[in-house]
Amino acid sequence: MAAHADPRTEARVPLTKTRVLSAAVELADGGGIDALTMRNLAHALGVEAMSLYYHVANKDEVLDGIAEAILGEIHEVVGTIEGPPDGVDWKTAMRQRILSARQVLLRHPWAAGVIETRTAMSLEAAKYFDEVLGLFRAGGFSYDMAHHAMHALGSRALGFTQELFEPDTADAGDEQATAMLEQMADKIPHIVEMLMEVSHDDPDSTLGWCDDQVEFEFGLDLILDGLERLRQTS
Amino acid sequence: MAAHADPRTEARVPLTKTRVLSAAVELADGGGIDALTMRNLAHALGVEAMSLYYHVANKDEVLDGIAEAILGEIHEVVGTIEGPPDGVDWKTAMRQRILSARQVLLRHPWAAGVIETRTAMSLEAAKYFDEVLGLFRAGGFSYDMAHHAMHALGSRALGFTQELFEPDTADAGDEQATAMLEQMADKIPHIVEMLMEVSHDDPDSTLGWCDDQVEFEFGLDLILDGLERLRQTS
DNA sequence: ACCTGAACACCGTTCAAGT
DNA sequence: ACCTGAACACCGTTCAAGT
Repeated sequence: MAAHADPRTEARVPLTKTRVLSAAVELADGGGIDALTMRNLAHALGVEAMSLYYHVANKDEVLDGIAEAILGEIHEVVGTIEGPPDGVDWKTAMRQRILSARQVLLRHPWAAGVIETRTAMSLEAAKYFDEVLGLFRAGGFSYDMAHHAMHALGSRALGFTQELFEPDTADAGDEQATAMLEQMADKIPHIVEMLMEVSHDDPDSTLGWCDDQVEFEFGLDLILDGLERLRQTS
Repeated sequence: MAAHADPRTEARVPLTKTRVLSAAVELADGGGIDALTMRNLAHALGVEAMSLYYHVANKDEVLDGIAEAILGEIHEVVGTIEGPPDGVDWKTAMRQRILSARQVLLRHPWAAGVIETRTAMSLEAAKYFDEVLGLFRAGGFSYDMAHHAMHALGSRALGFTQELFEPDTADAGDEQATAMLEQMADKIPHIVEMLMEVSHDDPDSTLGWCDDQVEFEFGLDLILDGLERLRQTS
């Protein structure tokens, strides 16, 4: 048995689709999604690129696979953490679930982008959304209402949002940045004034001061509160 | 002057960055973003691929450029349609603005995806968001609150949402689809029941019955109503 | 100043061939 | 059954050269 676990022989276990996919996830975790090429993936597995095609139809199947893997991870984490959803407090259960999913996605920064590009819903995704739907139902939503609710949440249901632009990380005290801002004041007056206000209130702050987690929760709560209100009046 | 407009001579006008970018937009409109390769783009302009690099640093600059072009189009459309935002009814003004932006993006289906991938905020984007910010301010929001509001809207501010999965277009009457659904009932019970309910209420409906526009407006209104409530109590 | 041909270093993928 | 070498049709991009 010790021999069986010998790393030298272990390195020779034949490829399987699962092994290919785990290696793909590892590769993306390590070097971003651009590092995930068929040739890199093969190299990481100590094999020639063409060997992959024996276990996987094409790269799209790899992407489907790693998306599903992450959704599976979410599913697992959420299943562990969550208490019984038989209580009527759907909102805190939902909140906890979504924030847990978010933690998983933060560990795999590439995953949100990949999940977005998959058009077909995988089984893992279906299972996740089924549970979300169940949570809404347990909270007293009709299927119709719950359906709208899922759309309203959109990718927030999985814990991520479209961050449209990376805020500049320029220091608010930075004179050059401040000067540039003042120069733009005629074209984007409100943004400039907003940033000036921030740097005035808190001179040590950064010009791009957005806290992703805070903003995510703000938006999430806004939606969940809105849904709760609709539920009560329906 | 007629000679100046002659199409034969017109076809010989030298390249400019603007011409390159318009051709790029046209190419993406016609064949999707995958059709936009440097070689295709050059061919559409009747030129060799390498000539492009005289007017444009690299492909990223092309992508930046066409994203900005669409944002400019949005900016233009929104500027025309909108009445003076000096009224206190920020909500309907915002709603109208965002739905107008959405119309532009629906005409350029590839644009949302490209805009997402641009990390730096272009001037056109800044101008658009500045006006959104101005609308919030006119409605009585503090900069801090307006900032949260923009994050809460996310990509909805520009009129699009992450559609995570394309719903199946299977007919609800389709026996095969229904049978498959029943088979899945143990794994995704709520989704199955929801779909069954839909097909029962409306036998002619499609299994993937989501109306994107309706769902977009539902989510948008949920957020805008929530923001209005916060404004009143702050 | 503006455009090009040849070439490089990459992709994903096919196919016939090896063990 | 599993893996590979050579090759194909694509990418974006560089660089020296043409007009």
